[in-house]
Amino acid sequence: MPELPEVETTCRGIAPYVIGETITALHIHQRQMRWPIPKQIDALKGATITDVSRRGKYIQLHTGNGEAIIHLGMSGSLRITEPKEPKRKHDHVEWLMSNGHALRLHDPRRFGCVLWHKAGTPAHPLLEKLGPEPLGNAFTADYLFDQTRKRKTAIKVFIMNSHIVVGVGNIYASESLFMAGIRPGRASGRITRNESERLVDAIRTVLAKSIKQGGTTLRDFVNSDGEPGYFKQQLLAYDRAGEPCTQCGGLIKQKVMGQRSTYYCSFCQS
DNA sequence: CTAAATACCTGATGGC
DNA sequence: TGCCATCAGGTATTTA
Repeated sequence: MPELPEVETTCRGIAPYVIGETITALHIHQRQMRWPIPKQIDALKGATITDVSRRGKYIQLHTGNGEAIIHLGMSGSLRITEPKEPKRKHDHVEWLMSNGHALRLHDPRRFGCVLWHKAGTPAHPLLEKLGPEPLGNAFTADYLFDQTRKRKTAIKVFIMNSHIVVGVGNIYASESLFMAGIRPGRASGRITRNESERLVDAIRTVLAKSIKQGGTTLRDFVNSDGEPGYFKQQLLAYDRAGEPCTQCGGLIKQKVMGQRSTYYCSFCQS
């Protein structure tokens, strides 16, 4: 579900309601997520949230003791609600804030996680080896070109590897490659320097545009207000199998790569 | 080391 | 209506 634009939208949405607030209560209804929610998460009780940040698709709630690390997996969402609002099925965690609002984690598939990183300890292993932020200065054509050398993996699978670059999921991988005119099945090592530049530009452009639209809602993504994102209307390749290509009018093809549906135009992408 | 398969989990959908 | 197979926005871990 949530890729970088959806996670960014969520962060921006919850920030005004939680920064500067003290956590008055923490309710865990379901501990079993991707990994069990650790006991140390209780360090949040009584702590004040000083900042909300994002690293890749991980959301961090910072306090003086350390930070909670939240991942939304495939089906997760974080919403600001009123504490009295009835708990829905799959509302696994609830944080009560000193301003009277509640933050709730809803995640039917439970591929997400809530972890704790204590202040002053070495970087969390999950975040330690992540690649650069796609919208940051370190993600350049030179970097991508260099990383792809001698790699045989399909370029689509490659850019979805968070150790290479974070935040590019299944939707935006197809969209970026369409925009860059590169076939998703191309061996990474065969991508030229010029194509590398087009791909970096495309990834940055598509992610930035989607953030402006509040992300993509395919079926169940909602932002912190419970509202969908509107980027779906601007998808050029993803989920458009059999529909005409916006560039050439040919039909968009669908193919499974790395166990994930992949969409492309065989005329416009080479 | 790389590359591909596997695992985690629920819900929606479509065929019979 | 019910049952079964398939698919879904992620990614760490296991296997080859």
